[in-house]
Amino acid sequence: MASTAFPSTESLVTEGNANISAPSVTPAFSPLYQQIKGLILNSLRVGEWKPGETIPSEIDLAAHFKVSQGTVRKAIDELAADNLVVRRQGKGTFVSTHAERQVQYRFLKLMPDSGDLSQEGPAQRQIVDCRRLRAPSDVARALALRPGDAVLQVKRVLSFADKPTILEDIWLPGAPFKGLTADRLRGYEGPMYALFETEFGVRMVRAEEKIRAISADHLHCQLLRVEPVTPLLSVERIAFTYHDLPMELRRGLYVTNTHYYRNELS
Amino acid sequence: MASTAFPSTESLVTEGNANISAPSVTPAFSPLYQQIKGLILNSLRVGEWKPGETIPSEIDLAAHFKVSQGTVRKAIDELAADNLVVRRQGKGTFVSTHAERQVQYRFLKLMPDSGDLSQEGPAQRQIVDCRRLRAPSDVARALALRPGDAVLQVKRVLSFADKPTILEDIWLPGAPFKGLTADRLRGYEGPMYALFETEFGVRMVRAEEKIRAISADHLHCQLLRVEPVTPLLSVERIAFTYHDLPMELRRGLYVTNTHYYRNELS
DNA sequence: CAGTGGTCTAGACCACTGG
DNA sequence: CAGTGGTCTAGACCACTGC
Repeated sequence: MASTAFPSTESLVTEGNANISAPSVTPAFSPLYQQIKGLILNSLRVGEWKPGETIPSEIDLAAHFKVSQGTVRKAIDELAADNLVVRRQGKGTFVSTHAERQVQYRFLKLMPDSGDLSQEGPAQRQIVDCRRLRAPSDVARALALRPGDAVLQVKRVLSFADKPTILEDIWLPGAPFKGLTADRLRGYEGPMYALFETEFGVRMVRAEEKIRAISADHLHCQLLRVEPVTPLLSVERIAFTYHDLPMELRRGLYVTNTHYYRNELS
Repeated sequence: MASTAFPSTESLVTEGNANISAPSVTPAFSPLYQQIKGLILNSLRVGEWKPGETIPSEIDLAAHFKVSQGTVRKAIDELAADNLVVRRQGKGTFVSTHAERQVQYRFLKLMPDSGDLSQEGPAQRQIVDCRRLRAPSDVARALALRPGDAVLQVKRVLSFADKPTILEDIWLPGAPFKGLTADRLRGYEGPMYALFETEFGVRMVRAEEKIRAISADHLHCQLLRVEPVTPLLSVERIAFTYHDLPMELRRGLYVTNTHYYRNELS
């Protein structure tokens, strides 16, 4: 019995849009492969398969859902397009993770002018501050909390080749990140998002950034060791887990003398 | 005979990787649908079908290439994912264009703080300068020209609600844009990239942007009506046509008091 | 070698568009 | 209604991985 690690089938609407005298608006027709995708997504959210692990093979999933392999293939194709899952021919389909060398800095678009990939060696990290407090109203709004709810604030500086380059002010909801401390952060090798995955079961899946140019104030100058009124790139990120739940507000300030924010349009 | 508007079949390698005692490196196996994609891409580049027009139906293409519908479907799926083509159920598959209301500002990521889509009404455009000259070395490098080759330089200011917000310095290769003048630009309603398509047969397909924060100098202050040393977002874009040919270097300066550059990560 | 994802086919049927 | 893209199936075979 392949009863382990399989999502419950729930209700698959197999019949094509069985609208007997269509009742009202929005027939809400959803193709089979979308429903399958939804079910797999649920399993991912619930943590049925952990980041880095393989999910069942297409054939197994097809058998379990009682659909053809082509249909689950299309479902998985979309999950792969969303970067929720990674396909590897001959090996299987893996829950994607921030903990791999390849995609270390998946969400960091800052590049050195020299153009080298994956930065000039790993960044040096310095935790400036890490404290629990009550959410200011703007933070609460961004994280879909009530003002006054417990949040965690982390301030840190990232340096490349001993040059302070990024100053980050990170806000996390208190509940999911209970037990996160400065020491915990300092003791962990690798990307912060990887720690979130392994230690707190929180997967960052998607993010939105709002970018502006601002002038460095006194505090920024100290921490980033730049002259007063140096223009800085202000990058405000909201990162989401599954289900579009906001799980992080990150306000970053980038020094862009020797680095730039890279973006691709299509 | 469906001989019009069909790409020549050229050589389709149907046999699966017929490597008799593999000769050297890189078998260069390429699936059928990739080859089909390449052929359709050629037709697009050559202009066999113009932006906004439909391409032949999947069935017709399948018949012409002597493959199954599913195979051309997969080819077209990728073209659609690359935004080179747009599928519309029941109508057909269309060569994508910058001239449609929906995607007017496909490459402009600046959003008003108010969050409203498609900006607060259309932008007011003011051509500050438009001249032909010989390519400086940095421009030549970006456009894959030789230094001294003819280029066109356009300077313009975009305003939203009468507030100057974007200052752009646009460099175009002289040859493909022969006949482009300030008056031509001023007389055209709609996005500049739409004009490029209809008047010069140049389709911008993809772009890369490098973003930094800089301080406004005197000229910037005049044109954008901001105080000296106001921090500005510097956006250097290289836009490509088919075949990854660079066709535009655009240096933009954005005022980010009431607007922000929006990006999505996944 | 068995097991995985990847390609290709042929055919049936559905949903949407427009005349 | 005919024609388009969209879904789903079943089956064959290929390419890659690891034992």
